[in-house]
Amino acid sequence: MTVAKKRKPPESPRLSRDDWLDAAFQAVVDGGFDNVRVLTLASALGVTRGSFYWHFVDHAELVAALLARWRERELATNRSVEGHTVEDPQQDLQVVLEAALAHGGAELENMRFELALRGLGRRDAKVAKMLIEVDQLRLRLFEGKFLRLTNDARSAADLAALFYLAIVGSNQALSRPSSPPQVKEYLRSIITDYLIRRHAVVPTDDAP
Amino acid sequence: MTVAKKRKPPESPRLSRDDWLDAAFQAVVDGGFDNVRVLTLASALGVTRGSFYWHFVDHAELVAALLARWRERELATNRSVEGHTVEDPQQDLQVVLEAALAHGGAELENMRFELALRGLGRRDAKVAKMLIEVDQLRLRLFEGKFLRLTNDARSAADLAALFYLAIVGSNQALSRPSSPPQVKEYLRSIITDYLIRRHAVVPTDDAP
DNA sequence: AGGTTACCGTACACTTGTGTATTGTTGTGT
DNA sequence: ACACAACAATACACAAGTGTACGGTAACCT
Repeated sequence: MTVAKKRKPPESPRLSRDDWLDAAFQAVVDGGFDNVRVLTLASALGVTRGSFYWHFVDHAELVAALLARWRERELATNRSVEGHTVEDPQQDLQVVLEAALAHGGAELENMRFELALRGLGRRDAKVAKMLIEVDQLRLRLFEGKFLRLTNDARSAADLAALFYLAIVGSNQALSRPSSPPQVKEYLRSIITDYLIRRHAVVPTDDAP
Repeated sequence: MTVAKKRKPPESPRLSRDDWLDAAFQAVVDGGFDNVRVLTLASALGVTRGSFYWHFVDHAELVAALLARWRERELATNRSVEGHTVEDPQQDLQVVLEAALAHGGAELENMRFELALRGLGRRDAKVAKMLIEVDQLRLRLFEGKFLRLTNDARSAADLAALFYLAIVGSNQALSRPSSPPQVKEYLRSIITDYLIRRHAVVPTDDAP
């Protein structure tokens, strides 16, 4: 069997720094950043706070590390999405829109984390700055995809902003928690109907 | 001079229940619902907590009253907007979109309050329900206005949802706090360009 | 085998928050 | 003028949270 030199089994007796970060992430997901408290995390992890202050000097350091981890992952997925481009521009756009509209499972947690993050960004300038950074990255991504469809820079920028903001909004409004994501399905249909069918004056050469 | 029978001067020596609600509103605006603390409000109002517990039995009652007041006002403005309809359908839509995109002054505070409210709604089912109630009211309003333009129910519903969600999203993403509202101006331009100019197959009879 | 190192528990000091009880103070009607 | 109600201060009890110091235990290296 594999030697498992360093920690990786999720139910290890001793905890790692990442275990605390995971717990903090979960706390943010279902209660916002004001819900990440050392005591709560400790009891959720089955240890006392003595452990925490060995891994982190501070409560602030925990939050900072959590933010940094989120940013890194976000930048990474952005780069990764920019990597594989589907040849069909229409399908290429669909892929990225679908990814942005994803809801269930881990994506739900990521969505809730991001919403909590935006809440924090309203109180913390550095967080706000970080959010703008990734928002603009994603917007550029959208723009690029739309540009392959319309071939008009102005239209692409407009449509990208419109749909990106609508997707962000759909995470916020009109969506009951833990119910079939009606609003997202709705947006999905708008995307296919309005965009692909009506607007696309795309120089496609493989349409049926 | 006016007799000022009952309290109204903002710098009255004694406080009213509404003064506490106003202070709580302000606390929510610049710190979220976790920021409304009796001690903080008291010192902001220049009194001690002894006053608070005369006006409210509880911290919970304060929050509940604040929510109720917001809901009432929201329903009222909705009714009021539905009241005056401009004859020109295009201008009629513009008016309500402009109102939704308003940003400066008191509208900024209302926006921030609503965002905090949505944060609370993620933890409190009753708040979530209330938010869906007013979201749907506003959506219907949008739908009605769009319907006067397109005369197509499906299109009107789609456009209303798309733009409403985009507006909600624009309160959240890509907007630095306390800077010229670039994103909103952007959305505004999209509205005029895309909607009014391109989509409108409106049966207008008074166009120049 | 024994000693470090890594991790965790425990106990204490401190801060900030709520809520209650009780005692002032001030305004207003008659 | 003075009584009573409306409002506010003070003092206390309590809970929950952070941070620190230190003592205990388990894993691993040699």
